[in-house]
Amino acid sequence: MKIATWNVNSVRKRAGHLAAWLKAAQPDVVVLQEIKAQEAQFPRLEIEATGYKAEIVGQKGFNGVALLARHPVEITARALPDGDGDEQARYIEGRVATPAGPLTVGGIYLPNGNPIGTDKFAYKITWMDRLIQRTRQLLEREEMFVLGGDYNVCPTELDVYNPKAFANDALCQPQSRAALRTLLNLGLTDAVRAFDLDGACYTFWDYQAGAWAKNWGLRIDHLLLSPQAADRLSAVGIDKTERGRPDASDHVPVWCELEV
DNA sequence: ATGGTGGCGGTGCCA
Repeated sequence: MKIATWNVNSVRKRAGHLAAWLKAAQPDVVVLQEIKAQEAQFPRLEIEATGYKAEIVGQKGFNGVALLARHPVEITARALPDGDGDEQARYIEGRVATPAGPLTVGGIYLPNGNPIGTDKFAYKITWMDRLIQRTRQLLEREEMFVLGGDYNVCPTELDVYNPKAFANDALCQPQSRAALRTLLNLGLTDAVRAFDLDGACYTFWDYQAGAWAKNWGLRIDHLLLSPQAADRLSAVGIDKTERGRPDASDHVPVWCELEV
């Protein structure tokens, strides 16, 4: 099973790139972030022609997530628990069958949280608490799951091209990193770090200031695996070449393979 | 360099 995550920065602008990448990469399940579309605006014909069924949690203009799969999927959640009126489309979760038992895949678009010291940052931390709560529920099943997405958190200084420049950024705040560590310390495995302990495995390069050409990147897109999934982890990759294409998203796909 | 780039929607907001 190949599981992937990709923040596409508008699925309508990136439908051609996405369809080509699906054909080339052949993932089994993909979670998308920042589709910036309502469900009716999703380019369903173009994407589903590649052999994938798309499940959408849409929103007008901003945010929006989707789960694509070439196997039957049971959607198990379209939001995190305790939303309390939260209308932002940032979570989708589905369950697929595998020879090794059910696999749950969660798609996450974690709030950016900038600027710090505002209600946007408070919303980010609250959202992370809700993700931790959902993760505790999933862990009780003692099954395979993968929580993939744009976490908008650089786990350590190693994940930032210039840590000093990001000292006051929400993506690098001690509070953001502590919440991510709390999530990991529940027993999850960061798939990229399971294979590369000290490399600069960036997944995002800003559009501004020629960041891609200068490799001014961040590692903010992650695949976090339950113990049952981590036991079957056989490969991990970051499809950096996607960032070099004309009209690219500012994020690239991250994927892992589970031996099932 | 109080900029820079990109998407949405049709104006500033968000990243």
